[in-house]
Amino acid sequence: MEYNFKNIEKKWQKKWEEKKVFEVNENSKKKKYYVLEQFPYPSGSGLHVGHSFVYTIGDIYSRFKILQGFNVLHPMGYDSLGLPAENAAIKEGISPKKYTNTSIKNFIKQQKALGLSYDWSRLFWTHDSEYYKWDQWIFLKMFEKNLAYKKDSAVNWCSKCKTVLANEQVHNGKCWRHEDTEVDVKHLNQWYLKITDYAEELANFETVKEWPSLIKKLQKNWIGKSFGTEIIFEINKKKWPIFTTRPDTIYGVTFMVVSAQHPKLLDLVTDERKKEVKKFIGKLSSVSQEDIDKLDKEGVFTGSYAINPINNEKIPVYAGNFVVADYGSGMVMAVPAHDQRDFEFAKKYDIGIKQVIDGKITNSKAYVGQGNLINSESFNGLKNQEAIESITKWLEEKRLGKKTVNYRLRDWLISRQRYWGTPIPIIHCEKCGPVPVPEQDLPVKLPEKIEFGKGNPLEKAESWIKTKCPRCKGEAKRETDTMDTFVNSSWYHLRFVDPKNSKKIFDINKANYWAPMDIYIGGKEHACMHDIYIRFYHKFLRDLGLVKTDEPAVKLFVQGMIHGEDGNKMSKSLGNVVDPLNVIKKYGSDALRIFLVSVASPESNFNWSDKGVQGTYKFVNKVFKFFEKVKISKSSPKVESKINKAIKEITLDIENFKYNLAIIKIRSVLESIFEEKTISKKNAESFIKLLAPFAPHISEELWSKLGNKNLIILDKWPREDEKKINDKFEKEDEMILKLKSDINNIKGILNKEQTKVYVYVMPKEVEIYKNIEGINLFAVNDKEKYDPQNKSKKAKPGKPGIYLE
RNA sequence: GCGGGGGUGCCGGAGUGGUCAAACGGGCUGGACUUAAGAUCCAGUAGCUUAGUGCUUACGCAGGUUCGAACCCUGUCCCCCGCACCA
Repeated sequence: MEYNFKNIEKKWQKKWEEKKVFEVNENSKKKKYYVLEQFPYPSGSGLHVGHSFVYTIGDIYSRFKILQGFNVLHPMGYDSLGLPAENAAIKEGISPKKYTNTSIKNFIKQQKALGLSYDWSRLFWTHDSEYYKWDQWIFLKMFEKNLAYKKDSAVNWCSKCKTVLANEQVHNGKCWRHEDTEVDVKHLNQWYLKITDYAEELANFETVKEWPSLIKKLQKNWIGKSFGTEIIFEINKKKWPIFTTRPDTIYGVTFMVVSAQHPKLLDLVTDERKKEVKKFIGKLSSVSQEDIDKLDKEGVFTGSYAINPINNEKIPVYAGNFVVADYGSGMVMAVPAHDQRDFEFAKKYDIGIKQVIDGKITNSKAYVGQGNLINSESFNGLKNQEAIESITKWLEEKRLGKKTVNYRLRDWLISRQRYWGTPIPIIHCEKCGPVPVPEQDLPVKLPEKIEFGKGNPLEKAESWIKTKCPRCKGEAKRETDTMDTFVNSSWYHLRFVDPKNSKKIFDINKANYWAPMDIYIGGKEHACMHDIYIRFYHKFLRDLGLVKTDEPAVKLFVQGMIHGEDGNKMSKSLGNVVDPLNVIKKYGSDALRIFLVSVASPESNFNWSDKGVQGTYKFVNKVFKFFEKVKISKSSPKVESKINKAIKEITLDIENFKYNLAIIKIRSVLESIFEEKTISKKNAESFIKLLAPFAPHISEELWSKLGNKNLIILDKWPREDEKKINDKFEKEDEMILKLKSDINNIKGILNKEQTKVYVYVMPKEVEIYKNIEGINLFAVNDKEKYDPQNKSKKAKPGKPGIYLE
């Protein structure tokens, strides 16, 4: 019979669905296991093969764990709020909701074609108000705890997205969605989440030991914890704390620089300097972000002076373009002798340079190395490393400073001036200020009737905006900003444990049963965005008492990228995008799945190859063919050994995500058992099971053909029988291969048609070689043997003598 | 500048101290089958050498440790990626 993958795949997908084999609950005696792939953003162009790759990786693991006897939660949902949907909808002239729903339907169809083991009963999408209601609920909890707040600041604005962006969404001064669009700086009043309150905990990677070191390093870098000293300088009788990692150079401070974007900058500017400073600020705001990055260090004197607490020296305060407004206190103490940036600034504006560490300062370079202190009064002679300690101690005693820690991480700007996002549940009342929407009034639903045009459509939805203040019942207006799409995905892993709950965000007991995810699979690009946000939210929900674990996921698996056949990133413009549905149509989902994980290890990048899929297709066919012809009765000891060894090794390979190696071993087993006439039922079943996580459809088919009434996925993962593994068989195989290759070799050398092959072996080895076709086999001690050139003398154990004629 | 990853055959990619001229896949060459193509099967695919052998050269480059290195150490070149004026 032909291997008809189309019928086979449909048939078993239907069976799985009918029997609800992937639907799970908490009332199981089995141990729980939670597998999740990062849910997709449903776009109109549908799934591409990169998606298929991620889901296949997760699915193989999930099925493997099911077979191993775990109670496996493997859900799927859609991250459906966000800008691309809104933009695409506008372009097509339909509502974002309609656009999104269509996309989701399409995604589901494609995912089902892949045969993924999802518990579809838990499906949800984030644009469902029953979902984003809980985004709003979390926001209110954060608001209550002062973790959600609104502030004025310089923010990144993308002119294409027509909204502000979080720090994490600016890559190289460009928008993360628009590589060609520089972000502009605007001063706006925006909502933030105080993720920095969790910076300390997020910078601790002990709790995510099993995450890839790459991700941990990227996050560490991003969070940027640095130890230093906060020193209080006095300016115009007001105290200004300054963060520095080099308090040892405090005697070398010759000026201060406050960020040109600092909200309190103008407070520092004297009347006579106002004009100059404003001119400077104006100049900065008229150039693009990229140009600012390229600019020299520039600044302008504010007219104010600071008092250096260590020696009461009067120091001029400048406003500068190179100081970051929201790092530390937005002002630095400048030590031109020992910091290159300060050095350049001082040279440019002709400010004094005072050396306080012994070392060589040149005409163009500050001395930033180690050394002993000079020009530092009672601290002279100290090694600068020691001076960091002692000067900090001195300041602490005088209450002029303290040891402190600073983070590069900024608070998360979540305001977006767009429609297709979760409305921020705040009502602005002239009398009461910003008032949270009462919990019972949630969700604040997105209005359906809106007009797209210029700016945020919500701002023009007047009947939606107009409301009553929950506090004073007076006239009030709704907040029109929506939340960043990353908010929705920051806690979805917990909603999956109880997705239909309309009373609570989720049931605590269910969360504590399933959380944390045992394995979370996704892309590297989220290292400093989603992968940090989800940790932050999880910790916040923990602090609300809703979940006990500190981290969302025990293990994070980062998959590689699939590039086009030409080696380029898949993109429409290059025309190298591969649609998984087309592949499935041609070769079936089993062949696709195997191909995706067999080219390289799942964490590395690889190129799509049509030939490659053809190759795996042939392999699947061969499996089918083998079971068509083999008789189920007994296995030879060799087959027993091969199968049992494969079970042992493949179990480990899958456990460690070495899918590619597992496939190689399965192939090699098939190769070595292919010529067998019979095989035991047990061995046959084990082989099929080893294949089952990778090629679930054909496995079910072959399993049922063996007469099994249950589903293979509901059966048990095989266990090796160590006693049956015998390396003797491997060696014998090698001996036979070697003999064959020797014969070929000799044939090649003789370069003539040799038709008769005589082989002389040790009497004990006759058994091993007796089944080789096309040879005349003799034991060396056989007196009747034909051996005109006395080649039997060359025979040694494991190495027969050969004569050709 | 700081941080990370990597350089293996025609290609993708295994391999982290001996069993490596290097798994597996792809490509290519030759052969079998076929009217032919495809599929399938067999053989070959660093060089020289040889009745099944032996030798040489090979894992970016140059050294070192070791009885022994693709694998450990040092230096060096190249590629990719992340952060980038964070005080």
